[in-house]
Amino acid sequence: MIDYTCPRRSNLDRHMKSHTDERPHKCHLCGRAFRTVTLLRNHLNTHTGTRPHKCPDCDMAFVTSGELVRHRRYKHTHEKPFKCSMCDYASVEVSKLKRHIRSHTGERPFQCSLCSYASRDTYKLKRHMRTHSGRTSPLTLLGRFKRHCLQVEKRDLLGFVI
DNA sequence: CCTCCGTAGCGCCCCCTGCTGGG
DNA sequence: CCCAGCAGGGGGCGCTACGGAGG
Repeated sequence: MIDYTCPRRSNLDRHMKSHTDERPHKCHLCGRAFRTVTLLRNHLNTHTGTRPHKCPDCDMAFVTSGELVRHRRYKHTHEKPFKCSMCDYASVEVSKLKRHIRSHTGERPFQCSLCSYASRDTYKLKRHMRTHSGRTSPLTLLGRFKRHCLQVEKRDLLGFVI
């Protein structure tokens, strides 16, 4: 149990609601319900495609201000606030740093239910599961084809030089 | 009280790369 | 030797949840 304190009664009232299942703000398009009108508005924007937060440096736009800040760090400011204490790696998002740290610790929290394989991140496990279903995704195949073309190109180029 | 903003967190997907085993 | 399959490391975005604080 984490103690929550705040300077305002109104914020405490709001916080107390987070302990209930109360979600009075319902989306009329999909039926999903939210605690606050702001969350509902953001959600509705994902239905309508409304993206109020425009990037000043490119054509991208986002539903929330936080997404815009993150985008600008990735693409424009290159600010990486989360530094690895064991190497020079730094990242825009703390979740990426956590994923990176697992490559130092060797931790593999995501266990395959069908074999002994365990992954350091959720998506790698999901990708691995395709090997059990016998399905290779079209995107993987596209990647293979691109690499194949590059290999052929490189080979032809070397052949030409030699 | 309403609302905006910043932050945290989980998820999804992609790219590039190295390794490996079979043809 | 070549190539396809697979896993590792990392970049980027989608979306929800929550708390601080200004109006």
